[in-house]
Amino acid sequence: MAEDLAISDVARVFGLRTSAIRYYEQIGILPPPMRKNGQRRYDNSALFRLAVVQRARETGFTLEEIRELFFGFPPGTPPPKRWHKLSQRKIAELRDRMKRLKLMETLLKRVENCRCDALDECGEKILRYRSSKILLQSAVNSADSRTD
Amino acid sequence: MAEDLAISDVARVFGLRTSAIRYYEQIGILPPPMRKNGQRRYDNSALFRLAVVQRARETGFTLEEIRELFFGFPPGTPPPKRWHKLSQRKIAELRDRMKRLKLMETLLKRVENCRCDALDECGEKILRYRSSKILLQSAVNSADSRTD
DNA sequence: CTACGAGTTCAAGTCGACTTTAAGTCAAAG
DNA sequence: CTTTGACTTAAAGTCGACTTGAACTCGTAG
Repeated sequence: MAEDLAISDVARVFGLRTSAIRYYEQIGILPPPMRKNGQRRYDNSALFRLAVVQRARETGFTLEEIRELFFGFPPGTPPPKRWHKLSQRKIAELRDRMKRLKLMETLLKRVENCRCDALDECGEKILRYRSSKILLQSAVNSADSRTD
Repeated sequence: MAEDLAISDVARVFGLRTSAIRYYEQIGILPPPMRKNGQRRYDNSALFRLAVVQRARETGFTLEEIRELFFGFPPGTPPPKRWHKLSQRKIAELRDRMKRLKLMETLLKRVENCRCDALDECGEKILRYRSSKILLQSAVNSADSRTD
């Protein structure tokens, strides 16, 4: 059976640069592997851990959150509880981001059918900014009360 | 009517820091305003321009893209054409990002109902990584052909 | 006159996730 | 023995969008 992959093999297998793997070790989300002649050798457990890290990254967790997953709970906290807690937060976050993206898309679609002449006017008209009118008015008022 | 807002007024009105406004000027997306005693004074056209910049930011354009909008086309290119071109790209980008977010959400929802014991096993099981098995196997093979 | 607050400049710092660079080590191949 | 190629380290660089800091100038109030 397989043992002891070199860092370049691990990198190839996971589609990472070797520098990324060393970086993960450096920030503590990968345990320091054993060495042969001073070079890192990775066994299956390390690959397993790395697979989890990578999957978590793809799923939207930051490296900081991944570290939190591993070390941010009282020892003995069951894994599902850990994953659960972080997922809760992350799902809420994703919902927010999706809302924003949808709003952006709506605005962008308006841009597709415009006929304006001036660049700023075009942008203003298309992206129709109700509140900006209010703001501009407040700018105006604020300036009125200035004396120079 | 209103003229000549100081930079702090503009900042307040748009919810920006003064440093951000200077920065926009520095990178060329806001034209240098006139000065009074060496201090910037903004007229309505500047506010208008800033409103457009800010709205474009909210809509997902980067500052680089906003600059492209203003200066990246042959002079005389009609605004709708400019906005249109950038919007096309951006909409495609947004679609991609939404897809990714949806995938993340799906994966995260799986996490919510887990009962695993080991942290890595839990992650692996939940985030069920079909391809990682293939990859691990390839890792194994690659290691088998090593001799140390 | 002095202090104050708000403005000015330019350079450097921040954040996250890495990458790049420089300088050095090591084992196998020629 | 020398070269080659892959590894090692620590430190610095990258990207975008700003922010922060240090040092300076203004006009106004007391």
